[in-house]
Amino acid sequence: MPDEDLPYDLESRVIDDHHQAIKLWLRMLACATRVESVVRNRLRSEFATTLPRFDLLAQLERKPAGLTMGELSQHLMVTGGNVTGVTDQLEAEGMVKRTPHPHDRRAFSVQLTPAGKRQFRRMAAVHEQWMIELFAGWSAEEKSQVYALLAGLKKHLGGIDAAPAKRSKTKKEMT
Amino acid sequence: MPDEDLPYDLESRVIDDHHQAIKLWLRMLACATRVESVVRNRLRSEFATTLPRFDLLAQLERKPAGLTMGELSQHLMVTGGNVTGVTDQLEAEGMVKRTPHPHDRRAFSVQLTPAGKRQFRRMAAVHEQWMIELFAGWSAEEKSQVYALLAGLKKHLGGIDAAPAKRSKTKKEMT
DNA sequence: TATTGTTATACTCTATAACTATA
DNA sequence: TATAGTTATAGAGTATAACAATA
Repeated sequence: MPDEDLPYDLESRVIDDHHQAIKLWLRMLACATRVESVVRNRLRSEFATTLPRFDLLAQLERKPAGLTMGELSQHLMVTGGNVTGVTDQLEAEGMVKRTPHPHDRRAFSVQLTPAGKRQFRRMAAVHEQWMIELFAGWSAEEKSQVYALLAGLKKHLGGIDAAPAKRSKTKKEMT
Repeated sequence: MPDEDLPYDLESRVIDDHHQAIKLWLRMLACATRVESVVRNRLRSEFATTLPRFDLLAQLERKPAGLTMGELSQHLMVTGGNVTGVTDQLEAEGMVKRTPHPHDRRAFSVQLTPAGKRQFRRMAAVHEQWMIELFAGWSAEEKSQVYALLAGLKKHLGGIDAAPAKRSKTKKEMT
């Protein structure tokens, strides 16, 4: 329900004397959550699937040779238990299959089935149209501009620890 | 654990022939999820609280006269049941209080307690430092630039329905 | 012993729907 | 009858930890 309209939104959580960075973040978050929420809703209503499942398929589509559960865990940035669950669902739907790993009998190579590949490509095409629609608020030039700016932010964020930076623990201290 | 490093990340889910909008979205999502995850982790480890609780306090801080549960629900863009739960927690912690609404005996006016106000201000000050740290990848000018660009995107997104736009339902049809 | 993957469990976040008490 | 708030339930999404099989 709070999805249908945005009379108020996350950005309204600004405090009175707000710093530039906070304002920027709240606006960015409002946009990102809105886009993500639209995508989740549409994946559910149009394709009866979820974002994690879609993401896992996208990973496999790029690697026809398949990926192990551990590799999927790394790429998707979630823990192994989750990958098992999502893979179970997709396997039950006939979208992916676990095949024995050639060199390691503990591991699997997870691959798209032909049906899974077809279905993913259908979804990816529609997904791309959604993206075009959602970002139509920006011209091609503006999109490039933000894309370039985000590269810098992303690089910076990569160097930030989830723990506060007060006296940042060095890797050596973390033994 | 996948929080600690980003060797791979959401952006790696790009498909081979990717449109500009998709690339942009994946990069934006990677940044937004990273920032949000850092904030959630730090709120938990530093203040033993969560983002929804922090957001609710932020709403109340701006309205010393208090807000009803329904108003909180609108501002926070979540359903009523959630607001009840979060408010229950904060009330148990002594951060907020429900007082009878002057004109409607069904409703409450939720307000910060003095202790809640002090604690929130402490958290807000630290939160602002986190934002400054996280967005230090951009100069003040770049921040302004993105902030302005996001205004346009946000406005555009406000007009987009969560349901696919194929043949967009008009409000009249939604009777 | 270390690693791959699974299982079991739990917690956060959110939505829906039935319910109550007022209005 | 409609509205404010609560309760109960469900499901997505994620993490942790104990475990089995294999390396």
